[in-house]
Amino acid sequence: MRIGELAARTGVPARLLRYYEDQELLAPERAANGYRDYPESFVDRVTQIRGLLDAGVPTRIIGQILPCAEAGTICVADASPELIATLEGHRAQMDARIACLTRNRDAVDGYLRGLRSRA
Amino acid sequence: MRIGELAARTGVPARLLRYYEDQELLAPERAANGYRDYPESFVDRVTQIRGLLDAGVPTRIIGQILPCAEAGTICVADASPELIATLEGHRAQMDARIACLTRNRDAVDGYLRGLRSRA
DNA sequence: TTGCTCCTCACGTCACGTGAGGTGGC
DNA sequence: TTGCTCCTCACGTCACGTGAGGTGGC
Repeated sequence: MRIGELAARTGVPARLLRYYEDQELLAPERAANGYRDYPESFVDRVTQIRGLLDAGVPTRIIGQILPCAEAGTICVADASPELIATLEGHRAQMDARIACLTRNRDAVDGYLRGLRSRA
Repeated sequence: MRIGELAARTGVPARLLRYYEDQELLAPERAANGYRDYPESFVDRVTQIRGLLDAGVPTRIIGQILPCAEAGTICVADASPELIATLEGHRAQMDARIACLTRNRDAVDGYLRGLRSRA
């Protein structure tokens, strides 16, 4: 599919799809006219990338995680202790973020209830 | 307290405390020597700011939310319908982010389990 | 004086947003 | 031709990180 369809199906702007390609997270084929051509599987891949970015994982690390995901969590070759430590750090950060987000969603909820009760 | 103590107690780098001041989210007093002087209450305030930023709320909106928080969710004066709509949008985004983060934490967990089982 | 903290520029970075100007295909 | 999508620069933005160079207080 072309970039517009992938953007529509993932909700990720075309500009970002090009950016992720720059960061070497995506490598679509090119049609004769130069248009990017994405396989079906990139819908999931882009969703994966977005999720990890939202989790605060930088593109550099995502590039190291994605090959594992592709292989279905069978990933041995380049599992340096540094990468493992980095991932454990990110997982801990994600736990903290989830807790923090939950608290703040409830807080924003509180503001909204306060605002509405006076409206 | 001075900036170093506030940084230590909140875990937020001094550089960011100055940045939040630039963005008009904090307005500490100044001592005679020019050093910033923060009241106790700023520990909670900074935690609040960090939480909202982590939630994806931009500083501009946080500046509009904080007065509500200070007043203890009694906030009427400047509750424009636009702000309410913006906050409702952010709350929805936070819900989505929490779900997304949870999925990805579990995914990273899966990678780590996969890596460790081969180590 | 030494060593610590604080100060103000000010430039770099990372994940974006937003045009400008041009091309390809129904 | 019109209208849509695609392309490549390329500059702007927002929340930061990271020094440079200097000052204040025990």
